Amino acid sequence: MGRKRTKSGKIRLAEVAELAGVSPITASRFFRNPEALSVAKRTRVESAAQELGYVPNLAARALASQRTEVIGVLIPSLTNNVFSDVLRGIYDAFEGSPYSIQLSNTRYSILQEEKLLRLFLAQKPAGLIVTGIDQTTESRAMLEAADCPIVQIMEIGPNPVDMMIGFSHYDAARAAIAHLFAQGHRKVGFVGARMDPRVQRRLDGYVAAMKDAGLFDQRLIVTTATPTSVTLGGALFADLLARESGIDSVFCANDDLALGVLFECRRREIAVPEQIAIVGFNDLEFMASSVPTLTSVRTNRYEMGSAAAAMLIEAIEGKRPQEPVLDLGFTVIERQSSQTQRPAAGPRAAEWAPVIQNDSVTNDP
Amino acid sequence: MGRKRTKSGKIRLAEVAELAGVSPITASRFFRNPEALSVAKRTRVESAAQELGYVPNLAARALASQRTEVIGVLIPSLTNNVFSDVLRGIYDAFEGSPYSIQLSNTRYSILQEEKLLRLFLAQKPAGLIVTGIDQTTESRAMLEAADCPIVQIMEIGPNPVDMMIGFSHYDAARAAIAHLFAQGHRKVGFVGARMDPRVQRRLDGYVAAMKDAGLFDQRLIVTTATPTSVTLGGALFADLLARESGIDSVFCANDDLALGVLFECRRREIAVPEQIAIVGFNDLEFMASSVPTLTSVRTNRYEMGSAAAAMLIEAIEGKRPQEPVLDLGFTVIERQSSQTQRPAAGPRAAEWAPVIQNDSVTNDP
DNA sequence: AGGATCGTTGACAGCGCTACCAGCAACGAC
DNA sequence: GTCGTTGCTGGTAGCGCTGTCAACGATCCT
Repeated sequence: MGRKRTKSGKIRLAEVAELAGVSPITASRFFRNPEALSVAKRTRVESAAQELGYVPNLAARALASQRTEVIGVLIPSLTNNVFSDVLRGIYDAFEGSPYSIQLSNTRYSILQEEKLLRLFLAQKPAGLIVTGIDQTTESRAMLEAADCPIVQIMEIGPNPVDMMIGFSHYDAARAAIAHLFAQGHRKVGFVGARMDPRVQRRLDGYVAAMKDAGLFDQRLIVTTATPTSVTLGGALFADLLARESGIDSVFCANDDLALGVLFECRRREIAVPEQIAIVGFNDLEFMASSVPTLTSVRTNRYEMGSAAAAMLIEAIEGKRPQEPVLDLGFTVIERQSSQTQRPAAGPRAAEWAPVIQNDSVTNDP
Repeated sequence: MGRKRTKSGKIRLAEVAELAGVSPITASRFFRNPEALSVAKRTRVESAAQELGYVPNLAARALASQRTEVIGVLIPSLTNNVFSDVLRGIYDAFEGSPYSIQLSNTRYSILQEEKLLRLFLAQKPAGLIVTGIDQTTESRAMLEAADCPIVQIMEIGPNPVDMMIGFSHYDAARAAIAHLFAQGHRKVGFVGARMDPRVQRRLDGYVAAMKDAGLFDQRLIVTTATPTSVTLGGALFADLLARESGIDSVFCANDDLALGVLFECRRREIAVPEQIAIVGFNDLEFMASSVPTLTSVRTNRYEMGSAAAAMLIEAIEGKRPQEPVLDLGFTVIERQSSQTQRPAAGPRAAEWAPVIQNDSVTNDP
């Protein structure tokens, strides 16, 4: 009769064990904790598995062990460049690990997030990555009751559910405005779209900075719930100009908007930065190569994803980090669009030096 | 004793069945094929499940039924805007369905793709979406032996494994060049990065068009294996200018490169389109709002994803499409950057009309 | 020498669900 | 009246793997 096989002809653990001359449970251990086997059996099982081309049945494993190797990831948007960078960090960090990622899109809705969370938690994930700190109370309760590690990403705040990694959007916005003040600007406009919680906190930072300087004016703020785009940046800036005159600079809640503002300036023949200074947010790649180059607040998106994944893996394996909250910070990258004393050739050349960057395979842009 | 429960306190199907006063198997059927139950039992099971907050255990289901509701998706990059649009289409189309998406990144490596494919197929997915038509022979064999529907996306070609949805990159490039010819351009440069199979086919289309017109010159082509970026577009264009003079137009293999070329022109004070015409590829959002607006080849990326998902669902449910190959086509969107007779106010206004677009939630940008 | 400890191995009993087949009532065709 | 036929329901027997516990020889300690 030879080896029994399942209908589909699939190789089971039992076949591997038989070929290796060990019990199924020993073969099973080989895949979970090879060190527990004697070297002799280890090699026997290994070569048997190799020979038969054995691939474990994850469903059976999950059922028997009462846990999965699924990491749930909840993000609000698949389009936003910001999230694709974070995702890349997450996927890269999990590569080679046994964990598989289950990605879901909340579409910026905390109700949708709650629904997805319920779905995820029912499958007992090994870990969870959620975006932001603004969950519904119901979601919050579920997260706190969950018996798996959880990382909140994108921003930091009080009362982490478990672990948290991000930076202060409020402080980042304040730093951007401080830079504009340092360059002598006073009438700073704010252009924002989508207005999700993080953009809202950037706005809060802007408002606080302006109020502290005694320069706050509601009419300098233009926002919309519409999803962001370059085109929208131009349109919102046009609204701002129509409403208020004498603006000397604009802080944009993201880089797409900043690029749109730049184009709108060009269209109206407004000199940047001489007449209007522009500062964006996130420091996407194109900011360094536009004309003029655009100042932005650099955020560590890829690192946020990979660090979140790394923390999660550590925590799953029982090695919780000392410090559950990790602030990745930000950097104001000062470029031509906001520099009143426009630098000569030097800086321009420096900014142009790394023309061919991002060439690493692991970083996969 | 009341209802027995599993250690973790989870509600099992047996509990639901007990509360509903039916056998477990009847309760099971309710979730898979409600029509098979009498109306009375159906409502009883439904309210029992509701009351207990029952959520099925997917691992047990997969193990017992020997199939999963997992859709494997293999894409070469998480960063590229092109794929994020496709992914959005896929995720949106699967939303509300029982299927869950398992996404993996091949990093433009067909060997990596083969490895991932092996992994996926071992878990008997319900369906598979793979990128492109250039698989290893081993991958090809696995795909053909797979007993689930498969959709190849991003391009079309001969011999689909199963279903196929995309467009001809070769034809699209030829159309772009034809447009430049029609505008009176002759010395058309080509700028390409990453040079994956689809970019290669765009190059092939360019080469064929140039040869047909008797204008082909190897020195007009600049490519690199480096991943694409705006900065890189400028750098490659600079290379092209340094090597060859008299170029009157540039066809860029994607929009990022085109934007980089535009900035480089601005930096060098080259008038666009008067001195150099620019055509990009994909028609990303910013192409319509740059100054000047940039001509591009529009591709239906979101539709590609959603149509692939729709085809897959149909096929899984036994309704295979008549025509397994779907050509989504492309459109050359002519804008200022390639129009020799620059239009007056009219067209510009038209291009500016939909400043606030993409506002739908389902389209989630 | 006797007992304790360690490293290694195996038997058993499910995990929660569904495929398969059998059963049963109600109905109609012959 | 017998034989399907249809519609619905339930029993049995696993799916492939792992948690738990026990057993074993080898080594170590007192």
